[in-house]
Amino acid sequence: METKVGDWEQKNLVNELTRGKEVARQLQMHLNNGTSASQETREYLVQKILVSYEKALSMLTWTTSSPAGDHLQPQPSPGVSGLMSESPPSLNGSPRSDQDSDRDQEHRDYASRKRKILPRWTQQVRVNPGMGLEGPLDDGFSWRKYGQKDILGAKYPRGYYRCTHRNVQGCLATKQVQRSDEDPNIFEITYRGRHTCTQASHVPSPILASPERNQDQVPPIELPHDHHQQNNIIINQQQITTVLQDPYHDHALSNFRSGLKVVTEGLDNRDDQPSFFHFASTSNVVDNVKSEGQSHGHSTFGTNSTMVGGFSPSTFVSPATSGTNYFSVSQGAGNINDHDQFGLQQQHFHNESEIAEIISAVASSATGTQTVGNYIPFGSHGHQGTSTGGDHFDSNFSFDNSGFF
DNA sequence: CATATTTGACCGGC
DNA sequence: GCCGGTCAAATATG
Repeated sequence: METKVGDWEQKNLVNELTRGKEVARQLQMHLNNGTSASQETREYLVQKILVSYEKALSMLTWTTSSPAGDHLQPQPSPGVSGLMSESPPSLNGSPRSDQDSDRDQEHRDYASRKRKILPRWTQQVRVNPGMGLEGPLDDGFSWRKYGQKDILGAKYPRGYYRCTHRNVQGCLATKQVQRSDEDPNIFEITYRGRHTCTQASHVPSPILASPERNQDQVPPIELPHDHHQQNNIIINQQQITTVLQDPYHDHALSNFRSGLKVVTEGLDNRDDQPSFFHFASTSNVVDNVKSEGQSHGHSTFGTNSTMVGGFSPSTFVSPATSGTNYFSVSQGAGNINDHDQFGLQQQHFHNESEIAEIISAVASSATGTQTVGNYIPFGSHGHQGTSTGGDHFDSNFSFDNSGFF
């Protein structure tokens, strides 16, 4: 079953990266030439690059094993062999062993187990103002929203999405989208699990695609300039439907160009904490956590990207080097889908192994601080929007969308 | 009519 | 008991 990491994975990885590299090169040419390519073309290229990165990342997080010749050896793999992933720290020394009793319920068990095992990585996506974010963003995969909940301490609700093909193909990939409280333009997207569905492997069609579906194309873009060698930037978009709408601040579009900075942060922790980014000079919030660094490689992807498990407090922001990178997204704007562009940054990966599952305590500590923001969930339909959880806490802001007034 | 969201309830871990 | 994550019924949308 799935446990083996095949070579093919590696092969695919290399393949994917190579492809991305090629495309990037093409794009570079076009950019240098100035106008040789139309925007659509550029967009398309970017899209391809992104797709390649995505896939590659997925493969990595999923398996790990040894990288081929490139440089990546980030994560250990989960159940496979080595694994040290990131999260195993034992929090305060607490023993992790826990007994798991058996959770009898099959699927519950399964579910929980799966949760522990699946690789996890987070990306931050920045949306540029002016775009219509409302739409579904896509990262090339189709997602179905299955829940929304407010997180303690965070102002915006977190949206839960799973692959549409889950039932059919058994694709376990899921993602969580959380909007940053401070910048409504930033969304933190945490992916878990890799897509096993077929669709994942396809590359979206070129620009012409029919408009009917919204899921296929990916409009956004961004370009990384890597200076060093690898920064990885990945762009994803997602459907943040609910999460997205936030009118309260609405910026009208201001410009397209955007300089994105990469934010770094550290983060980590278990499943639930929302911690994330801070701009470079700020450090803060993040919790304390222990610093254990386990194995983290630096080279992985970018500068900071990998921190796995043990986060060190200082990591977050990396000082000079990684701290801030600016990417310019130049995009003009119009694109294929007419949507928006995002800039995004990638940040961390997490891998979890069974062992690691415990990490938890930490989270709470930091807490609090960050989050706050406002957001209002809502759909357009009219129900109340609060968070799903229902537990309590509701926010009642009823606002409607700003769509039109 | 089929599919995608919404949203409260439920579950399991701490 | 709290909290985050998921399920599933109800609803909305195309």
